[in-house]
Amino acid sequence: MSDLLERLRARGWRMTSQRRVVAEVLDGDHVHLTADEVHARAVARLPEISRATVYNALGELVSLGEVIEVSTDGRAKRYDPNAHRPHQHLVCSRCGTIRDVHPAGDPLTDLPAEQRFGFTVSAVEVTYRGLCPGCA
Amino acid sequence: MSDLLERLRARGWRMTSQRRVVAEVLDGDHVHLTADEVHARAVARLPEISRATVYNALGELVSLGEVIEVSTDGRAKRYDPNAHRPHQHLVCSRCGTIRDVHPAGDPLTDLPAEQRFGFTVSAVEVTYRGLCPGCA
DNA sequence: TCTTGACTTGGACTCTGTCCATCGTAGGAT
DNA sequence: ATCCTACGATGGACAGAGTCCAAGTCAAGA
Ligand SMILES: [Mn+2]
Ligand SMILES: [Mn+2]
Ligand SMILES: [Zn+2]
Ligand SMILES: [Zn+2]
Repeated sequence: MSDLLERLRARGWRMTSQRRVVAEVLDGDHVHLTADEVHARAVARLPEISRATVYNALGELVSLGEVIEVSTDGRAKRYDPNAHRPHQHLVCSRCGTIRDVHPAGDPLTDLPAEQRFGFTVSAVEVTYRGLCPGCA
Repeated sequence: MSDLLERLRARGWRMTSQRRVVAEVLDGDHVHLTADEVHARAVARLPEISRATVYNALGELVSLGEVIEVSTDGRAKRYDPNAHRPHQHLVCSRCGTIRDVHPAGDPLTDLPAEQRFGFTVSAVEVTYRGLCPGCA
């Protein structure tokens, strides 16, 4: 699913050079970059792009459902372009490496009705933590 | 499970008036307070306690395993004294209310071996999101 | 009571993110 | 191809959350 630019254009997203560069940086399925990392990579292609613009573009991509915000460490949020296939994250507690994982079954069904306290539950985020092969 | 002060003293935690107040604020099982909320409540009992001291004490309680850090919203971390019974969280997307929940089974077993990529997986955090009865 | 290492303090500092007035431009209209 | 203008970009100020540090204070063992 690498036609991010196409989809954005088709949805009437006004295409500026800045937005194009941000989308290109995120294109591909296995990155989980912070806003400042996105900015750094964007600057390599378009030196004048500002931090505010990167934040704006990321916020819009999230609103459009093309990118997911992930916060696994209580520090900077990470931006995940793998928004079209539901998945969870496996995080190394030492080096911070993040892997996409696909648990068996729907994690939502693990929460029995009597544990929902009248809530309308619509989403679930799961973060598995441990040590990666390199850090173990 | 309200003998937090006792356990801390038994473990040789040097007991200052500041630390006592922080522990007292957290004592009880159903709070999920931010550091600044803990500070505000602590100030009510000990007006001169500083923010830095609250952060220090909270960090130590976390290290001691007596309090859990929870970050459900990418903003301020919350401190949860319910550290002795594993549980997960159900969060209202509108008002931010947090409830402790106990899903069926061990969420760790949902992650098959072939999805662990050589990681030693030791913990899992699950956040269920939806609307609480008042916000629905 | 004395001593001392551990704890507390407030303010400066860092990191992450938001806001805003002003300037620039993408893309429809002509 | 050129013009218009509403929408987007910019950078710098600002805000929220948390960390760090040098100096002062105190809990608790001797
Ligand atoms: Mn991902
Ligand atoms: Mn809890
Ligand atoms: Zn690692
Ligand atoms: Zn609510």
